[in-house]
Amino acid sequence: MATMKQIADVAGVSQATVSRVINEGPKVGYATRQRVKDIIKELNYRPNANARALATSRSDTVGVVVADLYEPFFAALAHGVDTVARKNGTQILISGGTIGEEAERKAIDTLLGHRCDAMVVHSKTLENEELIGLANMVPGFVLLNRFIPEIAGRCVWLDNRAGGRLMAEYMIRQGHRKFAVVSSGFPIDDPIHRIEGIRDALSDANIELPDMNIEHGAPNQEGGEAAIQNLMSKGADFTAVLAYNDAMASGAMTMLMDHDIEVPRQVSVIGYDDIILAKYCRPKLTTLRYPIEMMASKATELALQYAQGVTPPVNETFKFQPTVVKRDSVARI
Amino acid sequence: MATMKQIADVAGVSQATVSRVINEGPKVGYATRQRVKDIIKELNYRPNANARALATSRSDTVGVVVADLYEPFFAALAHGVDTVARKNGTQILISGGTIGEEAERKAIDTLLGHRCDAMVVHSKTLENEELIGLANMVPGFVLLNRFIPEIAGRCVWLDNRAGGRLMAEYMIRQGHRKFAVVSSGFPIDDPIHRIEGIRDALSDANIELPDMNIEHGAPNQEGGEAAIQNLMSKGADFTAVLAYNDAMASGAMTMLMDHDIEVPRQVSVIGYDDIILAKYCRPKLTTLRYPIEMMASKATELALQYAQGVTPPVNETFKFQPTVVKRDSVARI
DNA sequence: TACAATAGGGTATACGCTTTCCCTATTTTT
DNA sequence: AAAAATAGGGAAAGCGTATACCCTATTGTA
Repeated sequence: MATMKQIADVAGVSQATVSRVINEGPKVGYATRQRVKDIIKELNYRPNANARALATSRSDTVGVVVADLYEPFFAALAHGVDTVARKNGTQILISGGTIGEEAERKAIDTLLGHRCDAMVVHSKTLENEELIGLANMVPGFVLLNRFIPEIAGRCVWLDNRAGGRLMAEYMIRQGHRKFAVVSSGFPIDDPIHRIEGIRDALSDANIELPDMNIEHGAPNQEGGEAAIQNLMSKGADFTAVLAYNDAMASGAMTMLMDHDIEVPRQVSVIGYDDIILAKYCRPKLTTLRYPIEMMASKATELALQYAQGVTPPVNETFKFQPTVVKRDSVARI
Repeated sequence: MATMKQIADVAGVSQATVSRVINEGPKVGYATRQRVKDIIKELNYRPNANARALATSRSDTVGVVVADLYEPFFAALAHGVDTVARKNGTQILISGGTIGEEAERKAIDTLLGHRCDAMVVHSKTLENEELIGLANMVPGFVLLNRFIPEIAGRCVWLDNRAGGRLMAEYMIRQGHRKFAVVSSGFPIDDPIHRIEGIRDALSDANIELPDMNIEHGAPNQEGGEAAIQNLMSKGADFTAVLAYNDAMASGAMTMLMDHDIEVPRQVSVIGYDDIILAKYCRPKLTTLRYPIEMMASKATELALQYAQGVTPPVNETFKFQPTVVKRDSVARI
């Protein structure tokens, strides 16, 4: 591919002039500018982004750390970042892999190596301390779906405890009194917070939640199916299932219906996340909306601002609230 | 962030030595190597990928052009690329946006600017000519979901005509004789090829497909719903619906059921793509599997090989075949 | 013992760009 | 008409790496 020097030679100008043309800089006459532009077109020249990044120490890329693009949740996240990034004329660099300390560290390292101006990081397993260190090192570092008090201004997160409360309260309002919880067995905070919220609501309403009615499993459809199977084997008694996410909820519904239990007439099910499948499964899933795309966009805006040295009002906080999306998987009892 | 020079100064060695340590090069004694490594850890040094790319003219990134990460189809594509890229120690750089000539050109341009070693490009609207030019310019350029004879070795694609035939033949084998087609109105080749395949199968079986029974719409759930509505308004007579993709199929099923038409007892529906929702909707969708993730992985492997100057056997071709995935939305009649 | 070979490391240049400083006409101001 | 300002552009110094080439001890060989 052509270089700036070649363009300059052909145009009979200096490299500096070509650079000025490309960056819409001053000090170039109209005629020269046009000539250079023509030659650039003709030679199909594309400025080398790496060289430019080196010279300016800005890369015009925002890095994203996600666990797994295949999951709609992360795809929505990436999409939210992409939308804002594109609007600002920057590219996104995706790094990630499976959940896990070493994998997350490596993903972040890669983005550091690329000197991304901004970084939107979804990290569940790294220690607070390490993330604080990173935030202090990289101006444009923003955490998504996690709250660390010391770097509150860099955290865009969902109030999971409120979410847990919300889903339980909604079910209570529908007349339910016998609950089962289908939670995730992954060693991260989210399921814990959600269950805390559920317990808050239940104890406010003087409803008991037997330990036996809580099942942990993989946060996917199979996990949801297995959880229901376990509950039924144990002879658990419930009319409402609170699931950790939509995939588990869908699995739960499937397994209930396979046992000839009608959803929602006999047992109601509520999910969490409102990923795309919630609209597609039957019955359509009532769930909590996790506005991940909006949050990812917000995080990206924030990261880009920080990267430019702009500091948003200190006491602004970026906590988002889940909301109930009513569809067809919950019935009044 | 620290630079190589700083590491060298602290360690009391030359920059070259640090470089050798980092790249596991020769000519460094054991003791020195260890000392440098320690200092690198201590100072939290990360080699600047941009500088490295500039010096080596290899970027260790594979670029991906997709239309919209939010669609599960593209998410699966990105995932397929990511899997292979990660295995090769490279990052993926995602570029894209909406479908459209200018957007696609711009996305590719960006990747060119970053000097991605390999590029996996999903382009539907650019002209053959332009893509051929790009392929000749960039060794690691591979097209996904498109076939251009002149650069056959760079194309990984699905036989859409065979797919159309397949879905029609399957329905015919189930005893169906009255068909409706719910196709996409987007100005790309895929829907055309699929309909060609459908016509092939139908004419082989001496079945007529009235023009009136073909509807075009947006390739999403709403488009599918609208298409069915239109068909019913026109009083079209059919027992089998062949949809352009799963989202349209799902919309079609919803609308049929809203009209108290049982699926599949009264009308059977078949989709295309086998994206995740096919498993989640009710009844579970019978569809054609579009092995996009596998194809994306293949494309990435290919792109990386080409980028390294390896040329696969010339006469190898990368045409993939869709297959029928039987679930619950088609009934024998 | 004299010599070549090798291990271990330094020097310096190139990669493609941006940007600061400098220079020369030309135009504007006084 | 002389001085000052400005427009238009060039030269060169980095940015942080990789690497080809050079140099010096030490070891191995005849």
